Amino acid sequence: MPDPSTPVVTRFAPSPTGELHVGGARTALFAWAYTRRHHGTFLLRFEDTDQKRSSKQAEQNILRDLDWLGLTADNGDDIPRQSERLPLYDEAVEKLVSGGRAYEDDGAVRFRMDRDIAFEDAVYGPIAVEAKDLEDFVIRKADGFPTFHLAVVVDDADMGVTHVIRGQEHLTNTTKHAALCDALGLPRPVWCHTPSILNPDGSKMSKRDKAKAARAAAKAGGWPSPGPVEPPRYDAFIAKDNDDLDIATAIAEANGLELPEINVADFRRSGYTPATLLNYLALLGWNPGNDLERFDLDFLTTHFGLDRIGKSNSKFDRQKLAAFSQDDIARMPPEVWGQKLRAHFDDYHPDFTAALGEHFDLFAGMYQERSKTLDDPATLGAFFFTPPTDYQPKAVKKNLTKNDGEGLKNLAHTRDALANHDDWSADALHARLDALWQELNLKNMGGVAQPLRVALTGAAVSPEIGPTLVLLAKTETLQRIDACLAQVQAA
RNA sequence: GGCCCCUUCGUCUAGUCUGGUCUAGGACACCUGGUUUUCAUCCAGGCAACACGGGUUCGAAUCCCGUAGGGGUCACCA
Repeated sequence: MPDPSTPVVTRFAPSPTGELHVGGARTALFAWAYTRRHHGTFLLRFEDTDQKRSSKQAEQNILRDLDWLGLTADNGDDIPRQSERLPLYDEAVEKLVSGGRAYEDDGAVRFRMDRDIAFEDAVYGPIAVEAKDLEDFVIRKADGFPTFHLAVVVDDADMGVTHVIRGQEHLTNTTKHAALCDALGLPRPVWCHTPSILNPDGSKMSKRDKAKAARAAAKAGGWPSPGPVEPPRYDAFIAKDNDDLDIATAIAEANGLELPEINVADFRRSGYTPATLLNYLALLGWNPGNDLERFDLDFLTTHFGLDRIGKSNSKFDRQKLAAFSQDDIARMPPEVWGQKLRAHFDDYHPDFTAALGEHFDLFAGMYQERSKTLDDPATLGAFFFTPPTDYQPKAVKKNLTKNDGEGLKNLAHTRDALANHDDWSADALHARLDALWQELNLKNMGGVAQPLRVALTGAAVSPEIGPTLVLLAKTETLQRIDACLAQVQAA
């Protein structure tokens, strides 16, 4: 155990074999928050001892996502890679071999697990395993690379890491690490294992889930082979012989399916802000000890502690995340919402931004209070650029054809009123329609607004009618009303 | 299967260490009602949990033992 007076040093040590997963993000968050709370140092390290699966691209992506989250490491550009530190591990291996604690085996080197091991975990408490339940394990592979177990122990000691905060899947491995520390004469760090994040069905949240969801969609859709994928690979995918992401994506597109968000980048694309994601993630397994749920990184910086991390796994609830997100969006000053929405649209919906042109702020304003994510306006507002081709039967009946076509008559009146109306501003349009329903002796504004919504959107839902008309512009508005009148009357 | 770990509303959880104030609190979801030109928002209310069985005790969600269920790990992956 490190001296309590020594400064805290933590690290986040992903293996660069893929995108940053939300589970990894939470681990990084916990380590980051703990470090900031104790004015320590938060380090990043790449565990690339698996030569085949590691890539520089993955490193870049992880860096990009950590940066987006705002979990910046203190070692900047000086990020250790295990592949570049081989002599350090060789030295440790030699020491263990010459001390009789490790031995050669088929070109690899194995460590002897011949004693009882006990350690204290900051979350799970005391853990003890007897020697008879332990097996010797490889510390250096035949390719000369250390295994993860040796590398972590050597690196953590070399980097002065005092607290190892990582996923619970390493809890059992920790007996190996403790034994290695002892045999090497290295100080044991404080180990802190965090519970896992699960899918709603209780399975572990993983990249595989995308392939699973795509397979289910393909099955439901009658297994149509999506165009861009060559049949042999597609068949292999369906047979679960591969989980290739590009196939999953192609299937999702062909079936209009959203693949489940798993990686930080997925949530970013879905339109969650880092603040919302981090808040939700922090609460998954940690809480401040009272009813407070909404907080930011500054709060964690002053309140986060290892002692309040729970022991049981938790299921990832997207609805609660969405609720947090909607709430965060609702509370943003309008100009902040506008900026964030624009940045998101620039990245993911550039055509939409271009089409909105000068009306972007108006558009942003009308969707702030009805969006759960930065991406919602793109789907909710899609009707602005694609006129309805058919009209929802229920909406038509309720708002147009019922009572002898009362709605259709009102829609025709509305068309005339708008055609003769020149001030195409939201306020003026609202005032005109407000006057119209009274002229027509209707019960309320719905009498004119609802038929109009059906004509403009194909369904009975839209934001406020004034701004909606402004965005659509006069010509398009009248065209859609005429098209609706013609199509519904003909039917 | 061996070993390790976990178990409070459907979900995330407070409460467990320091038994009584817990007829178990909050949040998301869900349901009902209200406001609203639709949707969303907002407001009011409601449903809903101590996995099970033994013990200890005047008293147990809280302590002990067992059972069941779940997760992890047993790779020259991390």
